[in-house]
Amino acid sequence: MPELPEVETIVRELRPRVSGKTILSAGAHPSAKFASAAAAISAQILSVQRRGKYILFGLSQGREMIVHLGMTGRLQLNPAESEVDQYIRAWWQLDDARLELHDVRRFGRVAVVPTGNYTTLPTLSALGPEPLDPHFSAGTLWTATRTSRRAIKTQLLSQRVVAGIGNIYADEALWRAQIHPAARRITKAQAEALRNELVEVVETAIDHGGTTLRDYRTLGGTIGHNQHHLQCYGRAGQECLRCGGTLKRMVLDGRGTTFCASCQKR
DNA sequence: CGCAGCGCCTGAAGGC
DNA sequence: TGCCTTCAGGCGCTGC
Repeated sequence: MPELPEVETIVRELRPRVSGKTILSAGAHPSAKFASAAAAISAQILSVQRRGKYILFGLSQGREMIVHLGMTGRLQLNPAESEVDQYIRAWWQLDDARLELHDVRRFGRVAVVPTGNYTTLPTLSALGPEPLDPHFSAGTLWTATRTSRRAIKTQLLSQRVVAGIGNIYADEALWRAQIHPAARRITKAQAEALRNELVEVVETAIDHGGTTLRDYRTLGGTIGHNQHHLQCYGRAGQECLRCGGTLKRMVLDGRGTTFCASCQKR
């Protein structure tokens, strides 16, 4: 599932390949989640940015195209004449290539909006700070979490406290910070540790080109390598690399969650 | 306004 | 072998 590091990896590859190109034609799956891809026809791509897990294409004519990859989405650039496979949910014809959104489970989404107008994308409009932004401090994290009584992991996944964190990196950061995923309040010291570990986990994953468990691929179709560096996610039943206990699995607010009951105390 | 609950999707994996 | 069930989960929407 593409989270911030995976989306960042894709955007870094995508930016030099499509910036300045004009969208000559486009098409999409009839679902409302993808149909607006065609609204980008005739626009020039001026910029490619990332916010959280959202890819933002700055377009000419005062428009902006937002692409979210959902669970199984991939962006790929193929030769203009190549065959379109059944899982391509949206495509944009550039002068020399075709940009495609491949998304088996259709959890992804495409929206074309007036630049900066995110009223139809509530999560994006309420998105928290980027973890790698200097403004994301222990203080802002503590302030953002202290008023809510939801589980800390649920708050991380909400995208409002910090942007771009999904199930993998939430489990990793909480394990590293030794905070129980179901904790309903954290101390200032824990907020400090959590901020530092979120930054560490995200930076490390970007360095490794993202985590490929099944679906994630870079723009060029290669896999990431961060799956070899995960210390908690997906390791339930195996030994805790810190205390030697056994990592446990629980379902927290509907999400599979791996943690160490011995060294992640509430 | 916050948030719990639900629906969206389909391939893979496990049970019988 | 093949059918059926369960599971994975980010986000938008609805309603309290």
